[in-house]
Amino acid sequence: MPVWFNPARELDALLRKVAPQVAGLDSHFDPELRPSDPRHADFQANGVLAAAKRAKQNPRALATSLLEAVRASGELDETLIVAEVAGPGFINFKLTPIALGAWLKEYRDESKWRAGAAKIMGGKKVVIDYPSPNTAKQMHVGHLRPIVIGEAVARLIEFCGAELIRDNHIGDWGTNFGILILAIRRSGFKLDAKSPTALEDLERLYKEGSLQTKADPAALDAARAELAKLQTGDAENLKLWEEIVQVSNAACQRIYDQFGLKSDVILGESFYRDKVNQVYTELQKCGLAEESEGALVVWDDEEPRFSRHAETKMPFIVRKKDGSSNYASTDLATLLYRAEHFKAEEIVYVTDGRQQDHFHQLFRTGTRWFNLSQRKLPRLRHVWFGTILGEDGKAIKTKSGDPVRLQSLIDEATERAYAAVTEKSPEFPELERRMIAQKVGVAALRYVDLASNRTMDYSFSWSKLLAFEGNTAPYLMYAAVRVRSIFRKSGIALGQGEEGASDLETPEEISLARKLLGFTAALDSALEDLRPHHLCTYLHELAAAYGTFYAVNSVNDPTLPAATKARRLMLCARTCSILETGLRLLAIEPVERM
RNA sequence: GAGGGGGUAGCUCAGCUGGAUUAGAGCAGCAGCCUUCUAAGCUGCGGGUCGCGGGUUCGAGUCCCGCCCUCCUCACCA
Repeated sequence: MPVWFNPARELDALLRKVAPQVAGLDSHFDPELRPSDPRHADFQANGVLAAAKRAKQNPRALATSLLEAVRASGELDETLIVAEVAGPGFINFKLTPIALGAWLKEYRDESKWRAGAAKIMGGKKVVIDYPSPNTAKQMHVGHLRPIVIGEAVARLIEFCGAELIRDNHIGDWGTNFGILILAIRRSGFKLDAKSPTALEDLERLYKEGSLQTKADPAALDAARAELAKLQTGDAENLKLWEEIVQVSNAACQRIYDQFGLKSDVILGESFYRDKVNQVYTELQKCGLAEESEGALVVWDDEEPRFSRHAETKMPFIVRKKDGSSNYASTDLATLLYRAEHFKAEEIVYVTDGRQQDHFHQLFRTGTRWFNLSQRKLPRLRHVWFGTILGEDGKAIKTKSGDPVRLQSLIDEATERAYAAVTEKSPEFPELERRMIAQKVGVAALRYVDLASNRTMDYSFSWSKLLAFEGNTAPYLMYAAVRVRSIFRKSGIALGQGEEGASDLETPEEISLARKLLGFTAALDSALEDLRPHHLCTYLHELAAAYGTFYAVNSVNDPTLPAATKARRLMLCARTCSILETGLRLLAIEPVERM
């Protein structure tokens, strides 16, 4: 019997296969196979309870018959998987230590897991849109989430075998630029892209301009007019715009470098400036778009909220009344470009949750447009995330005063990590301590953001983002480092020394092995809704199981029988590989020692 | 008003398509554990009427209905 990569899937198939042979069950029987509380079993089938009710049979008796049919099929090797009827009518399946050991021997490295996961996306062409910042000012904590979540989601998709294009769709063609240009005009400021303070200058000017437009509707109109001029090709505004974009992009790039973020293409809104006209004409030709109060809008009468009859009108405005484009225009043009130029079969947008209405409208309009023009629509997914709140419970960007800059956050994290590594390992060379600190610091920030469900809001807090203990990135990295240390001490390479490993014995060995087998399930759930926190939860549990094992089961004890040492080395090697693979999927770079 | 988040331990959060007489982590608190593989760690203790009220059924934090609280969005910002 081959070693099942995914025992739950195989058991599910087996139960479905034999079900028709049992009186009261048929080919539609769903075993409802679930992972179990480890105190009971590894997996359990709950489906008999529902089936027994439908067939008006005693659930325990039915479960017993089903189990007998499974045994009669001869396809369940009970030296590997022990099955029994339990409770009101569950069927429990427990992997024996022999089975756990066999799995660990068979599925030993990343290439095996990757091969298994690759079937999920199977070479599908996917475009992912992140982090797509839209302001010409310094990045602050509010910019953390699209970077961190976007990168993790991208890596998960890639791991599953997609052909992925990372597109940084920067917001460089909107009213924020009108505001900036106006502010620069009014202040008479001479922008110099090469000046070291260029970014700070822009930031200050934007803030001034923004205050003005909020206080004075006329100023907002003036800003819009500057944008309209820019969009119609005004040479002066275009020159100014180029300089602003240059300064802004350079600043963003410095942050991206520290987060290890690389885009395949950077096609911002401005890239589509000559592609929006096609959107206007096509939408009108299809009869989707019409004039309303001077703007070009799309009504969606199928959806009450976006219907022309809605109480609160919420049309999808694709062209403003002054003729300028907005994000609806450029997003539609972008959708078309990604479908035609990149042949995208799926597009993933990673943005703030406050844009959900926009994406609903975009997706619905896009669907109608593509249908009417006989185009094939890619699968569209909006991976949205909650807001980082300030201490006042309000979104960080609306907070009065300056939000914490992303760079100061990185610096502080790195500094604290440096202090920690210097305290714990003063013997490491200075340079190495600096490198470790950089990795650990950024990892800690990332992990906090990834560890909770992305749809949740959370409040900014230095102590939370810079924690190095408990369920944090340093804890996971530390677990991997302790494994590596064992191999270093015993002078063998990771993955070596496993020959002649005996069957798992101690409770700590067994529960660690069970956790290791849970990796694929964790990947599945993280991928399903593109929620990286499932992977974080799993990695933390794995590291904790290793911690328990590590404290009680020594590996390099010279009195240990060779076969025992071999099996423990195997557990260590698998733990290290899965931890490091998992961390890399979160874009956290593991270290050798810390 | 419409749509969408959220309400689970003092705090921050898990809890996947309902499942097993004790609802889980981490932090904070208390008590232990380093002459032996990195103590950024391990072990133990205390701590919860899962917002409220009904309902569905063998079984509900999870599903349905009603209500309360809170955050976000709602015509030319992105």
